[in-house]
Amino acid sequence: MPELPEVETVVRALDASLRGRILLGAVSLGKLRLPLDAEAASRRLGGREILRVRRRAKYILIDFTGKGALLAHLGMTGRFRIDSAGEPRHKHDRAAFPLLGGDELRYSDARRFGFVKLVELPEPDGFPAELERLGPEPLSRQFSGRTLLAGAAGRKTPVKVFIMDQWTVVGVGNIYASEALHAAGIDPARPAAALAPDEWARLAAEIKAVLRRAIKQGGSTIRDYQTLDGGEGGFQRSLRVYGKAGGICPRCGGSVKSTRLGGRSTFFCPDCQS
DNA sequence: ATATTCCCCTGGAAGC
DNA sequence: TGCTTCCAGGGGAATA
Repeated sequence: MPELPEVETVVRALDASLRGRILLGAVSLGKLRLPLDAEAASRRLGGREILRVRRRAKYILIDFTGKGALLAHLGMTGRFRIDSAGEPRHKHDRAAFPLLGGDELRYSDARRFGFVKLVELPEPDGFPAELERLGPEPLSRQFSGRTLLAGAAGRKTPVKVFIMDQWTVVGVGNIYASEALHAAGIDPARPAAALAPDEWARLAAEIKAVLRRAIKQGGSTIRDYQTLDGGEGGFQRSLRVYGKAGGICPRCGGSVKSTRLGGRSTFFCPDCQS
């Protein structure tokens, strides 16, 4: 379940491996959430050099010379690998991109919630139209307690649902929302509009802190997430409440509970989150 | 307008 | 052993 730290980890590895390489074409190997027009992608990007790989929210952008780019989202089970072209394809490989020199960039996705598609950028460093309406990056200066406070006015949706909304702030998924709210000592079910300014400041700071720590550990592997080389992240060992219903709260010794908010399982400690 | 529910899809775990 | 049921959840669409 890739959230921002997992996507960031994948992006850094992809950038290191792909920068400077020449894409030869694109092959679609199965249906995804959005279709890959392999013929158009091959025409548009074949023979072009990969300039860099970058991230916006949980999206991955592979930039080429010119304004054509590949936009990808890992959904729940998406993975990139770089295999030698002769290696047999994996059962869940959904797209393949042969590279000059014999390797092949492969996108694999058991549950097909993700996608890779061809997009056009308005300018070489810009973002495609479908990413225009996203909220601020949580690790940027544009994101702070004040951002959250302003957006929460009049919102009675639970604070956890609110911070997972990509309009509020991007990249915070189910795992890190629970973790950040626990670290900030805030009950995830409270209506967003009910939080005080100092609580928003604390929450914004904890969102940044938990995401930064998770990036340092290469993300969290709960069940599906893999790094580019097939390895696991390390932050799952540092999780304090996510997936720990019935366990002991590391802050206050209380008992971690689980509930559902916005259709998602939510973990919190009723004794120190209020 | 916001809030809630449902759906996409598959594999793994749990229950019987 | 093998079958059924439940669950994971990003994101968008449909519904209230």
